[in-house]
Amino acid sequence: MAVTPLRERTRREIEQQAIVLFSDKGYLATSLQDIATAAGCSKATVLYHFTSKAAVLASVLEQPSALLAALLDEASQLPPAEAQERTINGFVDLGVQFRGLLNVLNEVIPSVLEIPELEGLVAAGDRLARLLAGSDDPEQIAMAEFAIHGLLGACRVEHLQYTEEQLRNLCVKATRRLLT
Amino acid sequence: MAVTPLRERTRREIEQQAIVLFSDKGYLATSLQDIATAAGCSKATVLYHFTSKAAVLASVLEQPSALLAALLDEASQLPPAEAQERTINGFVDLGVQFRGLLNVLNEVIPSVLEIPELEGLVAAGDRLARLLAGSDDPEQIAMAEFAIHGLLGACRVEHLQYTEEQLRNLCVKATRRLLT
DNA sequence: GTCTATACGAAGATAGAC
DNA sequence: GTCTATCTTCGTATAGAC
Repeated sequence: MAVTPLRERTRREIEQQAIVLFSDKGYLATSLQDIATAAGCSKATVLYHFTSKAAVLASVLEQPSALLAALLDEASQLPPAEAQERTINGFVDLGVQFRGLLNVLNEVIPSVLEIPELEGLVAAGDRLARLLAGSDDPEQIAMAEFAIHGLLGACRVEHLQYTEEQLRNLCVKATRRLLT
Repeated sequence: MAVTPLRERTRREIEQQAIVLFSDKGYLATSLQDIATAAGCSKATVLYHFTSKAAVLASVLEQPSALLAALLDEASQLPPAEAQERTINGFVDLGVQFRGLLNVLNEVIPSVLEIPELEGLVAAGDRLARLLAGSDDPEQIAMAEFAIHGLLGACRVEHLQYTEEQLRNLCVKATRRLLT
């Protein structure tokens, strides 16, 4: 148990290489052959460990998804005002931390409904908007969604010209302006 | 001249069907075969009129691109304060009018640098951010970019639940909050 | 000039040998 | 568990009918 079983080694290597390639070239521009070559195995081996290319993506997004879900669960149990505060800071932190993968997220959103493995993320997006909004006012929720898209776009495009700290401050400031 | 030449009929039909398909399923999920079938011709005919799939996209985006460029040219010649005002309203109008295609734009952005036909749009994005910002302050420009991404996302995701008027008001309000 | 027919390489995915 | 071989469909290219 202390030692990684052999059966998991290849799978992990595939996932790690996929993270690098997806962050670098994007999901669609990365082929199964690219992943296989980087991981030192064949295309068929990738599809043995993951049932499809979308399944590789889902696996790559598993950790950030879980962290987002945990944040939402935690914030849900706070009083409304604190919940909004916690959600803003936590979401910006997640966005900055996983900015390489946000690139991928944005890329895939248009067809996200056709990737069953990513349904959980869609649902999380709805919960996130409601918590950010801090109320059930439709306009406030729309502002929250505007903020989410702004953040995804900002982290994607500018992840090279700003430090993590600058990006975090910018996103928090913009989100507050939208939700006040 | 009053009558549409035959040579243009097929081309127009292809473009119209491409707009519908791109708006509905997205660019990447639409194949040349889909376009050809919808237009009532063969794949090769599509590629006779347009040199590649990317060229079809470029043609589809030609009108909104031209309108955006015209808006930026017009706003550039106004004094700073009016320029910002004009750019906000004009850009929101364009976003709402072509919201079906914004879907496509978002989808293609990650790899936009690899589609030569779309270089003009990238440059326009930079000009747009500077005009929206109304100054050369980097933070203000970052806010403008945040607003652009928010708008693209909002128009894309919510283009079914809101009327054009509601969407326009929402986007103007959000953009003002970010840029004030 | 306008189109159909056909072919090529690469993609995601599956079947079966080892 | 990993491979090779194979299937289908994609985007693209070209030859040639009308």
